[in-house]
Amino acid sequence: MSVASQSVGRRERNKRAKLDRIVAAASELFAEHGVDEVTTQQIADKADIGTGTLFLYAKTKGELLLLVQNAKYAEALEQGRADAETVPGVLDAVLAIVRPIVECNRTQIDNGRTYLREMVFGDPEEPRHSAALAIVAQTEEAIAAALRRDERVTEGDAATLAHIVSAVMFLSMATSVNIALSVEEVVQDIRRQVDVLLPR
Amino acid sequence: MSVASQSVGRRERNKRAKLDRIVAAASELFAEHGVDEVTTQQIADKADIGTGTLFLYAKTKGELLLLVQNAKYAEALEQGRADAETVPGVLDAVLAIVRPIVECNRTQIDNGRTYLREMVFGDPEEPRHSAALAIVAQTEEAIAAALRRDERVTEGDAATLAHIVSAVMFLSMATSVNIALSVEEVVQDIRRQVDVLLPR
DNA sequence: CATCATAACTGATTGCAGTCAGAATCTTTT
DNA sequence: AAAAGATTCTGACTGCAATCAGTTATGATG
Repeated sequence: MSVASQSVGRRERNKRAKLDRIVAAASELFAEHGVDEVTTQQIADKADIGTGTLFLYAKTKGELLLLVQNAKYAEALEQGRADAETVPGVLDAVLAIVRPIVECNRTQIDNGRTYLREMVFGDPEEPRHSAALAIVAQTEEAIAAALRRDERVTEGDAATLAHIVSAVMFLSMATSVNIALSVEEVVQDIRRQVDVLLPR
Repeated sequence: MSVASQSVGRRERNKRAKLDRIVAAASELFAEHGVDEVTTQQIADKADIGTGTLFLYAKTKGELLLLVQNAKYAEALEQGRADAETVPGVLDAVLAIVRPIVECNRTQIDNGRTYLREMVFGDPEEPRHSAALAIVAQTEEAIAAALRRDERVTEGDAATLAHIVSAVMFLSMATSVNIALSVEEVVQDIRRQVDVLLPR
């Protein structure tokens, strides 16, 4: 292999290019039509690959959604982490982390809810699923950090409380009861609950 | 119509009989093989009805599971409500309500998790879905009642706290991370969280 | 009882996610 | 540079949930 041309073989480069096309195709189609209205066939066609090839890159359609959304959620988390720094109160800091995630999740409500569904009920063996759970873990870590500002919250309780906040977030975003709620209303719903949770 | 024979027409009786056969068939097959391993065709065959007929009684396979499981969950709740009466401490009373539900849910873990999935992500228009949510509401009411024994818990907070406990329960039972956990371990996981939740 | 109207039933069919046996492409070896 | 070996690709195919146009059973009416 020529050192001048490329350090990785054609195979690797082809795979990479295909994955990029798949992500781009799925991303666009999901965003425009919603995950339920898009067929895997359409994605394969748009990415210019065979039907079967798609499933070499994502074992299920759900995995494909995780693949597309994980990056966006990670970004929302980063935003929230930054926002939380600039906010004084504990409750407000927690909500500063929560808000961008809710916003991201509700950009397209069907996709957002399906993403949450895959997260909890998807195949834990799959790498994109683990990646999603890793983001959740990071989110809880960020929330725990915010909670520790309150000196009444002990070291150990912070992690548990953060996990509870995470559960509350999940259900407020996921439940069909809240389908009609706006981003702000979902955030308020979460705020109301976190408020009761915090030491008084 | 002869008053002596029956107060409801043959139609109603036939429908009732069919629904009974469907529930019996689905119940047995789900319990034995798990919801994912059973086809709607098998259920229709066992209930001795046409393929299409099944979907007149339950719009989706998920609805069929709700139909079968709702009754069992209502029973578990009743059990827990009774148990909670006989237990002194607040935390223990809450867990007395939680335990039978977890037991019921884990009788067949795949079915239990799928049931939870349908509950949160299923079609809210469907009657069996509403029925499931009604049981959840009753569960939260029972938990709220237990929480109110603690005089530090205000009237309004009780309902919110109960809702949070419900969210914690849901995720502990549903998440793939906890798949390998026994009933007792799931209950302990919930206990640990509720403990942090209660006023200290 | 015969006729009509309506509700309930049915299985052949559809649409889609996901599979798999063989073809194509890339890499290594001689 | 040819052959052998390994990996990746592909679209025809499978299996299943769900549908729907046509059929049958029930109840109402004269």
